[in-house]
Amino acid sequence: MAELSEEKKETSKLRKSDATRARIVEAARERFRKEGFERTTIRKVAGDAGIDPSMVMRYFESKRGLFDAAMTVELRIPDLSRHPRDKLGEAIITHFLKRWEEPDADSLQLLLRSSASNEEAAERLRGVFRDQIVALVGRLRGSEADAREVASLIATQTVGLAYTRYVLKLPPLVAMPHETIIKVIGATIQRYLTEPLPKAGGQDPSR
Amino acid sequence: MAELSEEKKETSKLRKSDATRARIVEAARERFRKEGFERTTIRKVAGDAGIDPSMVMRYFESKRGLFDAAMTVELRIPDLSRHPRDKLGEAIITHFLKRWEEPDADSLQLLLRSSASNEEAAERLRGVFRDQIVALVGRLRGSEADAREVASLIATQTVGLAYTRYVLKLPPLVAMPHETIIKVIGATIQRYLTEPLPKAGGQDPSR
DNA sequence: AAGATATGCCAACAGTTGTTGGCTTTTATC
DNA sequence: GATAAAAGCCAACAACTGTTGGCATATCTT
Repeated sequence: MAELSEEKKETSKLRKSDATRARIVEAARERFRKEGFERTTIRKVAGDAGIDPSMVMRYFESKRGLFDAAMTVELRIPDLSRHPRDKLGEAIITHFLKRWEEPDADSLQLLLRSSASNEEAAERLRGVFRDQIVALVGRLRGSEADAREVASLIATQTVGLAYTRYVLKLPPLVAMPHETIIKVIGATIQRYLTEPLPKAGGQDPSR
Repeated sequence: MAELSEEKKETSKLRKSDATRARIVEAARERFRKEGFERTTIRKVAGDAGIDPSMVMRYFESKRGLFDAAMTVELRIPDLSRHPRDKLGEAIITHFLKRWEEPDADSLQLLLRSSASNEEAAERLRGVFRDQIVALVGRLRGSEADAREVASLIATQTVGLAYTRYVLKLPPLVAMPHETIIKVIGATIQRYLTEPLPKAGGQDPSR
């Protein structure tokens, strides 16, 4: 007879419910992305996933818990340490376009859209900036000095491109070929990355 | 005895209710901006304006009608025809910062935030781009050629700055002095405005 | 096979929402 | 002052929401 084997709990077996759980998260991500937090209802998500609304509650505790589970973002920034230093801007925008047009860019859209009206989402997006973009800039410049400022300038340009092209869908931008975007905006990123920051604090700059 | 005078209808008298109407719109704008469309309730707006919820319905017909009335945006772009042509980028960003930090920048914030999850707001923002930014670029460049493309590139940078600094409130950007922003981002706008667009369509640019 | 545990559905509660109709009070018109 | 219209409030409806408890089935453990 086998004796008690409680230590096996840690080994993560593939539970049957994991599939359902994944189905719910996927359905939730799509709903949240397309319709926002408030207009997404647990009943609709449950319907999409083909199960009962009460199951969503059991798995994720609350609507907010489901939202948290749906928002997980990885920029998947590649290793750029061997790239020619004068082509980093283009490389970053190239990766950016690729990442945003992958089939699973849903989570990026979800986070960006939600951050406009949901403080929790905004905080998470600030976390992505802090942990992934600032870190990248520090690596590329080989120094922590001004990394936050330079990274935030790069963020204005990349977030702006994401918003206008993928959220707002401004027609001229949607139609603009990768080649043009990479050249023009790549040059901007390159400049932010390598040009020294003008130090503020001279005489009154206005007039 | 005075006879029937129906033709006076056209002269717009100052009705007493206009004040109330204005108070409602103002309250609605603030609520919509801070809490978004769904989380804003007619009862709360009416409470802020100090009247009964049913009055809101009588004045604006529906919640969507109230939302429409609250969203009205004027960029108030000044006349730049006499500015030195090599300082237009800085001038645009200078005006941009001033406009976004005015007390009545509420409507800008409202429109930008709402456009993330509300298709009607997004369409209105695209209208602002079409009617005000493209027009500005056409004027400054003295030609309609490429105006839409150039304007859309400028939009990526300005919308991005607005979003990261005023919506997302990325700390390094919030702390960044006007002087620095004007110099660094002004140079980008200047470049988009004056540099010729690279024409796409050469050999395959990837690899 | 028996028991326990996980997975599922059904039905309902309690609160909030946009919206409406009817009633009173103020204001304007004759 | 009488009359009509405008401006206001109150109370309620009907729909929808997140959430919960109870009960059935399936799956795993022993």
